[in-house]
Amino acid sequence: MSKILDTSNCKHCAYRSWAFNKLDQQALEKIDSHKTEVFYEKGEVICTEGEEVNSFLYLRKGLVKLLTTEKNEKEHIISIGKPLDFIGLLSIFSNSNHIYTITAIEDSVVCFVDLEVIKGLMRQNGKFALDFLEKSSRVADDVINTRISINTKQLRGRIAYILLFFANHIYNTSEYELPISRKELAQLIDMSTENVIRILSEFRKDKLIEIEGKLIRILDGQRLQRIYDLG
Amino acid sequence: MSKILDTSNCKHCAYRSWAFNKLDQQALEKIDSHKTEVFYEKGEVICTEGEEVNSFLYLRKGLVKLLTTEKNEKEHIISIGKPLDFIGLLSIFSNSNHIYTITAIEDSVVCFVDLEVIKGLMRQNGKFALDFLEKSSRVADDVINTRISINTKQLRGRIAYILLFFANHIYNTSEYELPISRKELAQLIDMSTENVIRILSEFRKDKLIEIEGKLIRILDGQRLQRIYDLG
DNA sequence: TATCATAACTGATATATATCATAGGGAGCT
DNA sequence: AGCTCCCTATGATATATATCAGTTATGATA
Repeated sequence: MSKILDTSNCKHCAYRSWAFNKLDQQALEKIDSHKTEVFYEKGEVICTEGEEVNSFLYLRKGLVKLLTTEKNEKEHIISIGKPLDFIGLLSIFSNSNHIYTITAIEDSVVCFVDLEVIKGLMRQNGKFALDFLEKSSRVADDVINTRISINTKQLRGRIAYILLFFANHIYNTSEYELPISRKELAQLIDMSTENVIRILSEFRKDKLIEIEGKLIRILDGQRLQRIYDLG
Repeated sequence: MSKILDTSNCKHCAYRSWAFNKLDQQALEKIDSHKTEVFYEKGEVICTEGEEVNSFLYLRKGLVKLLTTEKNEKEHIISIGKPLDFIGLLSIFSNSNHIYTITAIEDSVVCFVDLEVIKGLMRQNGKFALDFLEKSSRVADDVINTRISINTKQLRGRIAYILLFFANHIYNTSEYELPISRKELAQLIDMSTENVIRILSEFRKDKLIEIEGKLIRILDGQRLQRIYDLG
């Protein structure tokens, strides 16, 4: 079950020195007094598509997925959020309701800061606002570029991409526990579950990776990269 | 050929009252004195992938395409920019070099404002910065959502989407001149040129549209919408 | 006007990918 | 223990889409 955490340790939060480095002591204290830190177990929903947005939220620990449900009922995973990511993406500034559902795919800690407080600080402090704009732009660009490069590649290239993504951007190691099922992988890189499984098996037979359930061990990252590059 | 225009008519620019409505007279004059307005003929390149970013740019008249060239040499169109769009997208804030090439697909007028001037105004004026963040967030969201919904649909749905896109979002009429070739349509909605042509022909045979070269006349928008919705 | 290049188009075929069918394995539940 | 559900897995088949080949328009240029 999710539970609200004691927030007395905010002063040493890495996020603070990253995203809030343009704020003075007084502003930081204001944020501290308008925030809540919540622990979520793997699988729990953090916020739901359609819900009113009233917090700015960032991930302190764990891993989350952003997903959307199209009219045709199929779930699509937009992106994976990692610690220090501003997981609501930009939509919380343009939209009064969440356009994505966010779910913990590992035990996670999320900070909720009152959105009006953040906006108020931005209005007062243009440097903070600009700094935030620059940082969040990078996130938005990443999502766009990732979508394009996934969709212009065929299945082997997509699987190569996602394996390297977890190795290089999430876990920083060539051996890791996949945080999501094969079905979710499929939703993330736009392919059928069966083909995700099939191509993982091919890669195993080709000695590119080893698989033990959710455990992935990358044996030949360079060749994987080449498969991705070639499409 | 492109040519620099006289900019004496800035005071009545629609963009100004849209994007710059949080700025005072002095700030507006500063922008005026650091901007250049340039006319581009259809087909001319406005900025190139890799080039250094030193301007904030918005479209006053015409229509442009944003494209990127993947490693595999294929061009992909990211989005179509229309008047009042902030055509550099967010990347100009996160990246010191352009990540897209922008080309006029109709005779166009583009305003270049010194980016440092804009950033300076944002630092001074948090309300302006936040307002801009909210507006540009919407653009980024649109691009992301469009990419996802295109890629989760099959060919007929994609063609239906793009036909309705030009009708509803660009020209606001059910009869219009397509500003791009079939090949460019294909690059925009991720399919082969032949299939773009084929499905346009199917739609013509099905009495959904009429086609005369680049002229499109939508006969049954509701049915097109249904084709899009169903995928 | 003739010529060339490129775009639009169509049919036939190959390929990529999804879907269907089936089965074993593991987790949670009674 | 047995049951049920979902995940993983694999093969066979159907379908969607791209590619290849060839034809007809269209527009630019000399």
